[in-house]
Amino acid sequence: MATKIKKRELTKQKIFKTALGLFREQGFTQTTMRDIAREAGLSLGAAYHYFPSKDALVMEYYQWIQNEHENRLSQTHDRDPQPGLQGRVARLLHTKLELLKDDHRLLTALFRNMADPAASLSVFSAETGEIRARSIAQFDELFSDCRLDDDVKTLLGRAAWCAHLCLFLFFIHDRSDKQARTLRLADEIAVLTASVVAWLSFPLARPICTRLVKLAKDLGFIGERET
Amino acid sequence: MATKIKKRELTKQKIFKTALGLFREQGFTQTTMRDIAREAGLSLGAAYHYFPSKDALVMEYYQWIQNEHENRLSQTHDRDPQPGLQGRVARLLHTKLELLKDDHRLLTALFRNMADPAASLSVFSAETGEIRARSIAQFDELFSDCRLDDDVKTLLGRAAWCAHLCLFLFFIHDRSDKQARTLRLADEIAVLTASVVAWLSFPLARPICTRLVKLAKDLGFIGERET
DNA sequence: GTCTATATCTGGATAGAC
DNA sequence: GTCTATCCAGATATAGAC
Repeated sequence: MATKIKKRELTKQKIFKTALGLFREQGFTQTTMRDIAREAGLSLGAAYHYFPSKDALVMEYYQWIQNEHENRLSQTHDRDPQPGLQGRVARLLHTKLELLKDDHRLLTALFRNMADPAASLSVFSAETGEIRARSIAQFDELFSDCRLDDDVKTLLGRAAWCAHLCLFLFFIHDRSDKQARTLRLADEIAVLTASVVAWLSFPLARPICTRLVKLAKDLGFIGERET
Repeated sequence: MATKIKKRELTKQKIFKTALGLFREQGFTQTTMRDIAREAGLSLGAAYHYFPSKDALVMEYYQWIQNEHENRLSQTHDRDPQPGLQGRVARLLHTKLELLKDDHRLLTALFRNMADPAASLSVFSAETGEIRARSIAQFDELFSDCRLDDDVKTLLGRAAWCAHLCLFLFFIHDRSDKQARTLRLADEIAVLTASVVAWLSFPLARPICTRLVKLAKDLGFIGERET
């Protein structure tokens, strides 16, 4: 009976991989569920049996990316345990960019629901809550050893996560050779992050910190709810 | 023959207004072209004759919003010609929020293409270039009398325009009473903008300015191309 | 439980007759 | 310029093979 579970998982993987390939080749909207089913050697019904919607494939992709990124990040972590804040930010962003470098069109499919509060496939939705939490946790960890209030750290984690969304929005539109511009932006974000932390660590910056934390709480940016 | 043009324009307006109403009532995706045609008293084909796609209706909306916002802004301008930078930013954002206050779902339809470089209906597309230029010009005007380099002003205009996109992304997800949170954020953006300009006006901030301008040019953020 | 085959529905978009 | 008929694709449903 272990083989049965295996088989199910195998078929599912097959559909998923086929879909990914087609999405990468010809884009998300251009690829039909019929294409995917045919290419995977299954009937349309079977494809829908495993993935109840086309969006479900993107959801799976989102999940897969997060897993893969966590793995890769921990691998590079072993090589250079403490490169300083700027280096850690750059590493986090670069590993993710490397992972997604051929997936402009898939990211487009993922980001298309960003502004739809009703969409389950949105980086802000309840359904993606667990993935989002893990992603934000990666950013939180960047600031874990900073000498700052917990609230400020939480805010920084969220802010950095948002910045990373913007980075990927930029990436999607970036047509420069080897995404040179996106890499440049990532590096600059790393520098900026380190600078901001340095500034906020000054005693003089206290009032600014409390003001920002207050704002973030009022907006629900940190605290009960996000977005 | 003037009446013919009139009639065409009238029918077009009729479809547009009907569509807007339905989009506001039941959302963009929930509203079908068949709904719109029926409600407007036309056949499906006729509706498509005037608007080649459902997106074209949103494009018309985008255009309409920009026109209306320019009008309203110039009206409030007459009442209080020079309220200072912070006040001007707040006014620009508030008038637009007021204009769009019932249009969460329409904005969702507009923003859904933001991450699709191939979509003509994207705030970054070539097709929306003219509207975008006019919108950015409104932000550029905010900084026209600041004592800063032209490049820095251009950058500030773009940055403020991007911030306003983020504001509207926040707005779309904002479920607080009367969008209190969005208004709070708008005010904070106004304060922040004024602070940033004040800081950048210090002679000490020169290196930062040149660095930021350099970055923006490298990214194509200002100069030949945007995004 | 896994899968095929097929029919059907819905809604965006198009073609062609009038 | 308007309508009907049609296509296409996402999604659902059903009946049955293994």
